[in-house]
Amino acid sequence: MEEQYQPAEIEAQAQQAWKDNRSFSVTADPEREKFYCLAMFPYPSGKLHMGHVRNYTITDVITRYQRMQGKNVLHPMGWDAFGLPAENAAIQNNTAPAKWTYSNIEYMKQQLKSLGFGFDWERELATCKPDYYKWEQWFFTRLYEKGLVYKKMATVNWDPVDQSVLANEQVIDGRGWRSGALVERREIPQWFIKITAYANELLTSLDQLPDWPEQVKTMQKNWIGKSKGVELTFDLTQTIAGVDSFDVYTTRPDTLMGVTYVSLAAEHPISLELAQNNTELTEFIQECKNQTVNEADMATMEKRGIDTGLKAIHPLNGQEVSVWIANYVLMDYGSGAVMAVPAHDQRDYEFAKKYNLAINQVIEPANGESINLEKAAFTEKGKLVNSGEFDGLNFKAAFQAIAKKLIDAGKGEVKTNFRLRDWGVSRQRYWGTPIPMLNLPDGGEIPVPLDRLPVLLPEDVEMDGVQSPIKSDLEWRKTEYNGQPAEHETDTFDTFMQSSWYYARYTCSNFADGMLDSKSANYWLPVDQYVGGIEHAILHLLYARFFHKLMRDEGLVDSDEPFKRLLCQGMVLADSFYQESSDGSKNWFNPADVTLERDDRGKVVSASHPDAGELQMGGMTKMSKSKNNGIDPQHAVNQYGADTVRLFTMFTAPPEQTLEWSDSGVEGSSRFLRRLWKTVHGHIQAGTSGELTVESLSDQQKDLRRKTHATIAKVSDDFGRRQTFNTAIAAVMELLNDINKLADRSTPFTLAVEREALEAATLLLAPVVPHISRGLWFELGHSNDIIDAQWPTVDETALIKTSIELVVQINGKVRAKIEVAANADNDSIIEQAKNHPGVQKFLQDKEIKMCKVIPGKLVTFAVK
RNA sequence: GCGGGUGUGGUGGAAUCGGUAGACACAUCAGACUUAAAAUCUGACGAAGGCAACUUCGUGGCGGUUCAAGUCCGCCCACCCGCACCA
Repeated sequence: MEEQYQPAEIEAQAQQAWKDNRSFSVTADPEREKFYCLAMFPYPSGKLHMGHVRNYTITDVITRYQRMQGKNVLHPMGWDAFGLPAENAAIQNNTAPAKWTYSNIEYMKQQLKSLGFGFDWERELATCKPDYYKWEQWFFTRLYEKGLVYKKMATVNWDPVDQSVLANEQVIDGRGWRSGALVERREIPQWFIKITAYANELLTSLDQLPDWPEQVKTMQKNWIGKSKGVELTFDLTQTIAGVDSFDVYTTRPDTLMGVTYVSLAAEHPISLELAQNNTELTEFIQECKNQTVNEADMATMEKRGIDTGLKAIHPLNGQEVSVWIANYVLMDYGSGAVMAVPAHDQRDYEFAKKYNLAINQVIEPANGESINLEKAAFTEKGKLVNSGEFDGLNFKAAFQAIAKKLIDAGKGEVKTNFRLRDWGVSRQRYWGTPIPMLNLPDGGEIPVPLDRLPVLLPEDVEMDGVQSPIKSDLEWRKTEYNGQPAEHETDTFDTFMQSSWYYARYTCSNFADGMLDSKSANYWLPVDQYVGGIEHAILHLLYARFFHKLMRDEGLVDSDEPFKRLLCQGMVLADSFYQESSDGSKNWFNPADVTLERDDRGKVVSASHPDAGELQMGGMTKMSKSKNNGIDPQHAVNQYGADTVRLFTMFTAPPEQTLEWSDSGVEGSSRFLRRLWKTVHGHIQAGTSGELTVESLSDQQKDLRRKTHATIAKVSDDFGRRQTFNTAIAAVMELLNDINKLADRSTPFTLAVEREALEAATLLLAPVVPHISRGLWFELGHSNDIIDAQWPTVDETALIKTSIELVVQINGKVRAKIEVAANADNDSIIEQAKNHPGVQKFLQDKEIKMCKVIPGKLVTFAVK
């Protein structure tokens, strides 16, 4: 055995062996228990970043752990290859998006291999390949035939200079990122998928997911936003746009008697009609229509409105209320009109204060407390007042009574509403899946039949930065249908479409006869463990759940949900450093080039750069180009080896929290692996181990055996149930510390105890640091690769203790520690505690009010 | 604004079901080895007081429940993530 740990050599050997043996290629085998472990696939942006390394290390650890449990484990990898960055890079580098994407894939694939991840590369897929998107196109045509997709006008960001549609990300402070022109809103026809038809199931089946983080389920619930309310009708005192009434939806019908005005959305038909002969209204509506489409900005912007002069009749008390148009009313939610109760809704309250509208209290706190409507609205539920016949009712009774009265009068109905909107999937961009529809000269459209799929996206194109090449190429769209001329749709799909079903395609990546090979799909699905960033908690995960249900209803899969267990990993952060220029702009320096100064306590006090001198510290922030604090994983792998990088990312923080990169932390991980290597080397040098006979162990040897088996138990639980890899690794570190402290190498018999401990440590670490573990496993005399070794089992008898330590608490404070026999009864334990001098001191002249033994933990006294 | 989360030594973090706060590391300091440095090994390491034994305080802030609170409850503060065309 080499005396020194040589990561480069060991890692190259291991990776070559896994490749040669196709170690991670798997096939469906109904005889064996399967485990499908999946990481969110990467966008091929150019090179791996630390977030990828963290993500795939987590799935690789789980994959290897489950494999050592004897399961048939699928761990695939592929590329989310369509998207905006390829177009931007293509313009910048004067290349085609396809070429740029494929070369990124090649490079990143090599990087993934150098980290030793056990992927089944034979199932690799890229979403930009026709054999993938063909089936996405087919599936869309199926949804069309089932009535689950439709076309409607929808708003986009329009850059009037570049004459192109912009993504929200490309709008900066209301201007196009390239042209700098003020962005306009524009209505264009777009395709939608009816996710709202599945809203209720998407909500209720969250209950089938006990192994999803509670926070993600809560976020999805709130996003779907089911509410029970009343839709009611306000009659107008005049007819306008051919109508003499409009509907509003409210979840608080109990406040109905407090309505003092109503508001319409700018796009409401009544608003549009009024605008035709009122310039003031037209201008206001135009302003509203040009404001942001982004919900966060919408919520924080100044609330404004304009009185239309129209009057509506309150459906219960018959009074006239004024009709306003307000910039915060959404046409897409409910009916595009809201009733306003300033006394009991904060937004209405602020609006009413601003425009001097009446604020009428109709709810008072149920507990009789007084409220101050001069300061803020009272938005909690309570008891009705000033509401005539409904006075004194609570929320529930008032809801029922008022709803009944409206229903009886033919003025309303109880209705369930969802916040969730249908999914707009049209994008006016090139690098995406062409939408498989044919536009007919008469204005209608029909889906492209299966035998003409895929609708191919041309890859050899030039990007001019403005128009999509398939939009500017008038020839591309030309086709025919039944001998009549027709045109291909030139919009492409939202890239979320591809990421909504890739997990299922991995089960049969090369299947040519359909979207999915149901036999494979139903063997492997659902995914047993899915891992990815928390930023996907809502959109991607909701769309994928939706797609799974669509595929189920198409008969392609049996299950209801795609991902059984979910882990959302945290971001990777690094220190950031900058110098401020005279114009106030910041010049950022990469942490790899920065030297730190510390004070006596080790606290960092200053930072400097060899050329630039003293730097300002920008703190720990997300690794990003803008702050130049990205750490190149490849550099770290080259310097320390893949195992060290993997160990560091798993040890330094629990997977769900942010991970702070630290060079000295990486050094520490490397040091641990060297110590492990050295210990095994020393053990082997000491000679051949004998047979382990439990009966003749010394106390010290028993302690080491107990530690070995306690560690096996702890690590198994941390990997399998808790998924706290950091504490698992800490436990093995403790074991190695104990080995170095307690092991006795004097006889073959005592060597056997050390060997058991070292083999356990090697096996327990194998999922995290597979290369060094493989090397050590062979050195310890095994002939099979450790990837197929069996996970160690706990010898319960090794855990038994004859005496245990208990803590003695008095009034909650620790006052002593006592050693008691493991089988001692409570009375004798209390007696022993009372006799302890450190305890007596605190019991003297005191009355014992309570005394209790918490088995295995402590004895507690309450005294006065 | 709305929804979700996080906050513990100089630092990353541990404490799994209300029961010993600070495991395991990093940094720092001291010692050993060395001509020297690196590497390695050993030890100290929350704060205050004390020669010491030990005592008091201490988990973002304020209050509460309990024999006992980092953990439960209420209010508040700071930071992070998402908000439907970034992926």
